[in-house]
Amino acid sequence: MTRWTHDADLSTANPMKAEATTGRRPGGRGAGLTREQIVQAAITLMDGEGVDALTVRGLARALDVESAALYWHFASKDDICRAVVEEISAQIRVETSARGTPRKRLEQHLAAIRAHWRRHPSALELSRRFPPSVARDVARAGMDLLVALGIPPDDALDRYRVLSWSVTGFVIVEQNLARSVHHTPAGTTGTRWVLAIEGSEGAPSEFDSDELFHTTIGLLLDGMLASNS
Amino acid sequence: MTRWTHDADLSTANPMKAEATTGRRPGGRGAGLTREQIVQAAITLMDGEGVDALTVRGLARALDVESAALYWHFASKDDICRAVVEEISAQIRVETSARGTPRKRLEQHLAAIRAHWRRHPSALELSRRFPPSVARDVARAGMDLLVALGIPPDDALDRYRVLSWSVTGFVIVEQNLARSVHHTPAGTTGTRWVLAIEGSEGAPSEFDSDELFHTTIGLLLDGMLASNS
DNA sequence: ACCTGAACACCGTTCAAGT
DNA sequence: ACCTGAACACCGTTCAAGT
Repeated sequence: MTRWTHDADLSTANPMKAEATTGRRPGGRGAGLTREQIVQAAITLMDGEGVDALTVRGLARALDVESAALYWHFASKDDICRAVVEEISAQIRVETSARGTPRKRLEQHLAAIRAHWRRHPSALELSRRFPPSVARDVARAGMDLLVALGIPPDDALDRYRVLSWSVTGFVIVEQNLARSVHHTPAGTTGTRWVLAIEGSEGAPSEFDSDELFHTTIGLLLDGMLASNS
Repeated sequence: MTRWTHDADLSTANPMKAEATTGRRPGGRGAGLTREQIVQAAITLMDGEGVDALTVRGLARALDVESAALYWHFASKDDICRAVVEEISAQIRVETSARGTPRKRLEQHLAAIRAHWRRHPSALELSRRFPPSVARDVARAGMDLLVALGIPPDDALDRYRVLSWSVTGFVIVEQNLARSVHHTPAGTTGTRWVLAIEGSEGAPSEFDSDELFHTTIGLLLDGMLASNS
């Protein structure tokens, strides 16, 4: 509802030197808040109680300050959310083992990205409203693997974009499953689902999202290699 | 925050016979609201002013009733949203021309699904929290095309699931682009984007989401045909 | 410079009371 | 059966005032 311009308001916030200027110890009341503390508290709150629990008032309570205090460090709640998503997405690590075929390593690379977002479902939810910037080193690593696979370097960026979008989209759809009235979880892995059929005919179909992910990526890579030869 | 059980509360709402019992004309004050009217008003409000404008109070104002009145017809705002998404997703039409190769027709089928959600961005946004049921006839048509393409009937469901997830995920990621600080629209088609690069090196990369969609689907189908031969 | 206290304009939801 | 009026417990945000 209230619209604010990104850059302008950000510059009003002074991030770093709270502790140096106030000289109060962190953690207590009047503790010299920092942006980092606020983001960290937001993540803990969000991971613990879900994204709906991430309110300005609740966050302030967790930090033992008044809610208005947060507005000195951040321009708005949206600004906080953006920082949270940026922080989580910066934590993506895709160290793939140097051994194995390029294809296997690329599959691991993409699986690692999916796994990261599955570990942070609340951040994934926030990422819809506040899309993060792609970590550059992650993209670089993925493109290198594509080249190692035999993709012409000029096509690598385009191909990686396809893969990246597919993974992101997949994880989002996968997360939505938990909210779906038509899907119910099955088994203990957290990846098996049964799809309720409303009509009378046909058995309820069951599937595993792990397998679905694997075949999706497999088909894309097969397609890339087929059209490349 | 308030959790309610789906089936139980739905049954308390009496959908149809408002007009018959009250005998008042629709449209004016005390107009014998129906669920359909409420859903329709919600869609118009949402399409016109965005999903954030879809509030219980605003919806009531548009219908010229008090907000509490809506709670006789629906159990909660979530319940309204679910009905809205269900309605929009039921409107998907994928009449593909009978002419053309199976592959071309399948591509049109999937493109039609993407186009439908692009026409209803607010509903797409809602669909994340309230995933709709897949229209059965749409899935049937798609699977038939896969069989016509040469996919064994036993694999058709699984393959179509891959395609369906990919399209849904793609459209969601595509929609997020508009909110991204790192992407800015280019051109007049609404599908061209330039990706801002924060470092100094490298030219800003540009791409067209139409093309990206086409190659993604193309690669998946190539992969299916390659692994099938 | 950094934070409090109090206010403002909103939310979704409930419920007695009307007709 | 269907809707109003008023209340309740929340939101995000602003701003003078404190230190």
